Amino acid sequence: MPDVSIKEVAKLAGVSIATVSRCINSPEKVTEKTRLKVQEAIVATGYSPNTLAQSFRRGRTNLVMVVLPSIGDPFFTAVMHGIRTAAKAKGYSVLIEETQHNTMTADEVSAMLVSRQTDGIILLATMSPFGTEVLSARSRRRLPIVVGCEKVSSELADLPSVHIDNVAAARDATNYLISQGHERIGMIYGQASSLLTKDRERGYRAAMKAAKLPIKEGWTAEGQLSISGARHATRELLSHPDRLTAIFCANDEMAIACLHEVKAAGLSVPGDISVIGFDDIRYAAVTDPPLTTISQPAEEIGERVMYRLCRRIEEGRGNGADESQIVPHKLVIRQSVGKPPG
Amino acid sequence: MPDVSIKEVAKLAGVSIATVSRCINSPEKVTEKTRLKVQEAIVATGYSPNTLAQSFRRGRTNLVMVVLPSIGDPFFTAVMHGIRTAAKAKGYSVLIEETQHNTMTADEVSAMLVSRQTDGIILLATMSPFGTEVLSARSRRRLPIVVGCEKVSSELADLPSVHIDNVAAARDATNYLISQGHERIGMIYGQASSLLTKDRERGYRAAMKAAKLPIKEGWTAEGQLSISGARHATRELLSHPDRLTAIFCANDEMAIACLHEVKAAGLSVPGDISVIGFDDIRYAAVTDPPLTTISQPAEEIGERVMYRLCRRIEEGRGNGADESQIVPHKLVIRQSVGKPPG
DNA sequence: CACCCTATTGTAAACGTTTACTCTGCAGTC
DNA sequence: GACTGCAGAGTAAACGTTTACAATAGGGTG
Repeated sequence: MPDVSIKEVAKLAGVSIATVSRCINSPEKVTEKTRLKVQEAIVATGYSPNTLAQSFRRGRTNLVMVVLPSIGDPFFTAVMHGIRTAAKAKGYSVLIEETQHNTMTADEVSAMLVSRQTDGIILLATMSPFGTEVLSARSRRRLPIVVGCEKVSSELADLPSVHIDNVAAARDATNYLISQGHERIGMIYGQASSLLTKDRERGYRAAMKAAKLPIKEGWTAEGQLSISGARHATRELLSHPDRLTAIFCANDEMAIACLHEVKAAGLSVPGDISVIGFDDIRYAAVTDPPLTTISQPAEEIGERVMYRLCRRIEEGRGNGADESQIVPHKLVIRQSVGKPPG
Repeated sequence: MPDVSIKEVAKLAGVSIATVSRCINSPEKVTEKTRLKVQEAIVATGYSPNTLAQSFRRGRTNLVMVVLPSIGDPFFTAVMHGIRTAAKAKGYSVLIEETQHNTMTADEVSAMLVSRQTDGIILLATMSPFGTEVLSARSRRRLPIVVGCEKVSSELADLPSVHIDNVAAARDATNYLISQGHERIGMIYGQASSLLTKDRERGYRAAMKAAKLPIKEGWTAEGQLSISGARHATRELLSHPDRLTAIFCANDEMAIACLHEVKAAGLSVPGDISVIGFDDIRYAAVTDPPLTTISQPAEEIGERVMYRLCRRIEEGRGNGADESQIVPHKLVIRQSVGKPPG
């Protein structure tokens, strides 16, 4: 059976193709009688509209693109879940593009924007610097963009975003360690290039400063948001002569690796060293010891971001200033943080 | 600047739109001189072809859909990575559809097939039973489908697939436990509905039988491939009067949860109970103790599956018999398996 | 020089929708 | 009964590309 188009339906129902189209897209413009006749013809022929033709004609694909560092990170997976829920509700499909933690080249983003395969873009990791070509392409097309999980960088200041207050959250994490009596607290941050990392580091530094605690050379290390990166970073920190008593990891993935490496060095958690993470991914509850961490409402962030994008698409607003939404984070206390030794 | 179409380019270059199209798609049919002229006009206007129109005209979207249980599972993430690598090389984008471990209803698949115009589908988790509507839709459209990670179910017997020998791999895992002296070996399987689960259970049973070891009532439990499911299952197994000395988990995610639950019960791994997993996800190396498991070449599976799909798409072969490819698995020995106590 | 062949370019149709505009006919109003 | 208004249906154009076919030009051959 070859593909059946709107023509066959029209012929069978004895109406024009315009009427068939109207029956589907604006039934209120059509008599009940014709509507039924056409409906019958549709099922009889097994017709379903050619999405390609529709997209072409309407200039809409109902496809949005999500750009994120790595789909492998359970945190982003959770955000994606929220995005998908909202997308399904609004009739969109989502295309995922991974930057693999590399700063995305302007060319790549540009290429993505230009092939107007998508109606909008969600940026779950702003990669600075955005090339100017990208910005001009964006304004030219008025392509709706919404940022999630991260504050928007200065070049994209007019974009709406949804995220927690990363600075405050990192401060909370650090303060919790301080409240337990820790003074020599190290940090494993993500990627030097990422805003998110910078905010979390800023929160950590702010908390230390407020408590009048020093941060000495070598108390922080880059863990690249990955397991292997964090293992290296942990070994570095452990070899520091100052003997840190606590480590704040910028995400749980790194915290899990950190936990492992600390124990592999023959130290106990939290007996000798306390470890605190960030994100509250699902594995955090089953590490040994279970991980104390900052929880973000990942799914909620995803849903909100998607809904905002939809609004922008529907309003036809490519850009234009819009406020950012801050969602609440919370400290989840498990067992990887204790009093410092001695 | 409004969207620039092929017409503007043609006008600027002083040629017809057909020539512009040819310059782009089949440069060999065009004089070097015109080609340059047109090329110049293209950059001058900032033209880029309207993908929607192209898709419509060519009847091709360069979009493939991947259907998998959950993108959150690091194993599937790894497979996706391979798929993506191949897709990028071949110029395709991928759309991910999650079944969330629910058996997908025929209606849903059907809707997916019919509505979103994709050039092909990769099934990373066959959901039986496939409804007949789906099969007929498939044959009607000659939609290329390739199966990955799992043997194809009987209704889809004519589909190509790429996977490890799950039965043999599960047998290897079980045999390894047996070789360490274990006799009371339990298993946490995934979902009763999944073929993959059945194959792994079959391998386990085969190995036990070959070793003349019994599998008593209550030595196996369903863990639903999730952390929470596996925690429940583990508690069940631990409460069994037979006092199992080893547990084989059908995937690493469940093994991680199992590890946690065993230790939470005050038992040691592998001192009291040995645990073996399946998949070798990246967290497996940093659990406590590091997880002994079966490793699958996830990325390779992904790449192969995608390349086969491409071949099918390019050949215009919607279906037709094709052999399945078996890729090798291997046992990765870490520290979660030891001798049985006593 | 006429003719033919080929390489290159142009013309126009086609893909399947949506939609602005036109037309028809019917009901309501005076 | 003629006119107005309007709802419902039809006609045809348009979206941006690709491509079959026609046309043209230019060079080689007789």
